[in-house]
Amino acid sequence: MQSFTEENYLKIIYHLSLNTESAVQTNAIAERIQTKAASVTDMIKKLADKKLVDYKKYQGVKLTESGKNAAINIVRRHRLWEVFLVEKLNFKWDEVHDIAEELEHIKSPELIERLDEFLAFPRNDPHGDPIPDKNGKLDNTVFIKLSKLKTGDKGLIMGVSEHSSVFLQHLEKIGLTLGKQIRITEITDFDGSVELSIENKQINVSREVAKSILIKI
Amino acid sequence: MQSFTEENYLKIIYHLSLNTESAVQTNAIAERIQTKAASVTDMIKKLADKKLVDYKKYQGVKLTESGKNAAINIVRRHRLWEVFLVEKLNFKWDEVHDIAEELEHIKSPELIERLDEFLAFPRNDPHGDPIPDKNGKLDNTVFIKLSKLKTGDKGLIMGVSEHSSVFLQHLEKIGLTLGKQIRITEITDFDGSVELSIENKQINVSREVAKSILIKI
DNA sequence: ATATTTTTTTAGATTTGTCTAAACTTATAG
DNA sequence: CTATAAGTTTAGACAAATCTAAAAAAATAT
Ligand SMILES: [Mn+2]
Ligand SMILES: [Mn+2]
Ligand SMILES: [Mn+2]
Ligand SMILES: [Mn+2]
Repeated sequence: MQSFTEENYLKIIYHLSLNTESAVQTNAIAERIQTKAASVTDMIKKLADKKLVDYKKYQGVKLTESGKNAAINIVRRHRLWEVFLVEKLNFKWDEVHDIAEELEHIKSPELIERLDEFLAFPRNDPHGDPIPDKNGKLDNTVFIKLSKLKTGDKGLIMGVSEHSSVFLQHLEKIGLTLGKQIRITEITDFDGSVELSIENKQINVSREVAKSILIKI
Repeated sequence: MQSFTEENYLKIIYHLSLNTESAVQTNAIAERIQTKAASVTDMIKKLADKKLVDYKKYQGVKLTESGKNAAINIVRRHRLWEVFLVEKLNFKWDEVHDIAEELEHIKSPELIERLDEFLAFPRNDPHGDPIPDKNGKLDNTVFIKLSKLKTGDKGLIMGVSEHSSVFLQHLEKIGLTLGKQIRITEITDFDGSVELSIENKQINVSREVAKSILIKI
């Protein structure tokens, strides 16, 4: 069984691994986990001792099979708790992350299986991210960034790739929430901002924002 | 804000205070928290620095007003989570304590208020213990031990004062669960065991067990 | 190819919570 | 009242997770 802290490292390493084939760098972990590189090196050694990561000095880390399983399990717990908070306790999608950050460390397999059942086996969390099943299996459908669409394209909003409160509140405010249908009406040349129609309204989103919205065509 | 560990000490001290007017002893805390007296002394000093307990060397501790508030808050969280686990996730009353022991430390006042609402503001936990309200107010109705009743007395089972899994499973098995009506039919002289009728069945419980069952006449 | 910059690791210190062994205080028994 | 026992505290050590400062390795630029 891993400590709180070890679990946090495993999860961060897992998320950083998704963006790249190569090993995850010490500094990248340090930045994400809000700590110093020296501390990361210490923890990496510990995880390597426990065979949760493969580590060669100065070469970064990769999760082992068992490290990856552990990480996916934490992700599963995090996302299930987020669903609970939104669906059952009526939190908004921008309010749940920090609480789930704590709840994800509760150690009880039984608890998670029952929570999953209570929530009717949800496939996605409130931000559209897929929830790994009990065996760690993950729906790996990849969606397209809104910023990649062309004028005239239609699609459904399936998720967001940025989870900050300000960003999510902004989307809520302009009506860009999960499941809504959109159609691109224009893409401004000079700044790449996107004009789109959604529920018979015309709205404009910056390229910056468009990059973090995930669409299924 | 207190650490996990500090919270555990506060809660234990609170529970031990309930049985006595005088100060809580170091060894009593050590036994309950599964640690050594020396460790308790260290922690007591820390809690005293934070003005959560009053402490004079060799004289034991008492919670201050603010320590008591903190403790009651932890008890509130523990009992609300126990209700959640039993009512919503279908755990049995003997399975929830350890999980609630972890959940009680999640720090989010908003979470607890919403959980309370989601559960429809329960007054008692699955073991019959009262749940403090948001302001720390606690229903302090005291019930009578089954072992104090006389032949012919009738009453309702309102709670248990022992929470171990074996004990609760035993009660479940012989049908002595919360809310049931009982009537004492005989008290055996030599061992103090109690014979009672419940739902038209006659059962016999040892004096030991009878001491831990709480009754409203 | 060498110099400079960036990244990573080590060494040594700190904080939190724990422990053992020894010293000290309080309670109890004769 | 004194001796012994029981309970508590101190001193010193240790493991986990962190930090700063300095050293070492790798990447990059000229
Ligand atoms: Mn999240
Ligand atoms: Mn999420
Ligand atoms: Mn409990
Ligand atoms: Mn309880």
